[in-house]
Amino acid sequence: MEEQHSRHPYDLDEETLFLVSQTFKALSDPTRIRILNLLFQREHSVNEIAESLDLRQSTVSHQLRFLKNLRLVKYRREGTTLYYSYEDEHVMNMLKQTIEHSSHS
Amino acid sequence: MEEQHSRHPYDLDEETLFLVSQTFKALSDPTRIRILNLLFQREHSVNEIAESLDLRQSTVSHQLRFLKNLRLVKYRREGTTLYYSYEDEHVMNMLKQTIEHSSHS
DNA sequence: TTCATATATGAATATATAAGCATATATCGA
DNA sequence: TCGATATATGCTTATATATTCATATATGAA
Repeated sequence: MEEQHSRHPYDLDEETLFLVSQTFKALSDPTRIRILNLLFQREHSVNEIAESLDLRQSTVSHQLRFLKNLRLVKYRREGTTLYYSYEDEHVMNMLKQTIEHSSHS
Repeated sequence: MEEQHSRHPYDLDEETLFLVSQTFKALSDPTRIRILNLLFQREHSVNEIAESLDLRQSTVSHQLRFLKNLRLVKYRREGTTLYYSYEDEHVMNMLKQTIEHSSHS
């Protein structure tokens, strides 16, 4: 049986809470931020990301999976190479705004 | 001596990266989201928050300290009671947008 | 089919962090 | 000063998570 939480009328339901927290969690890690920031410019392959940011291939791949699960990025295949690009405009706008908000403060 | 990272021209500097990640980290925890969501309405004392959200007083106090350090909340004192309210409009707008974006999807 | 390259994945580990308990501190009134 | 109430803090523990290594999988070319 599911545990019952009787929430305050102004409290959020569990599903919304989960979605919101996951979205912000995606943007809370420096490595993921750097990856998404790179994707502002243009699509990049996994290796390009790893080289540009000086990260291991497996690290990049793990983080891309995380972002893919949240539909924040997508990819297209060309031979053995996967080109990743961002998929969620709303989230990317938040990221851009917050970077600007933070960099000249 | 500080370690030198030579970053890609499109990469973010360390200070910005830290600020951005901290900001989103604040919004990545369900408890902190619920607290901030409550503060949309009006200021609340620590105990009011704890009761409304069915959380321990120490839990609320710990999280408020976190939010206070990032200047996302402020408080005013009235006797022994501290009334907390939000302080950062930009962050609260992001939160509100993302909640709306997530709740009817 | 075999090789080379690009990417993904599983397991292990180190670190970060949220929550809880117990207790300290602060303010006010008597 | 003492008691009551509100909040903060230190410590501990359980859990989550980022990274790494080693290896698996997938694609295309020879």
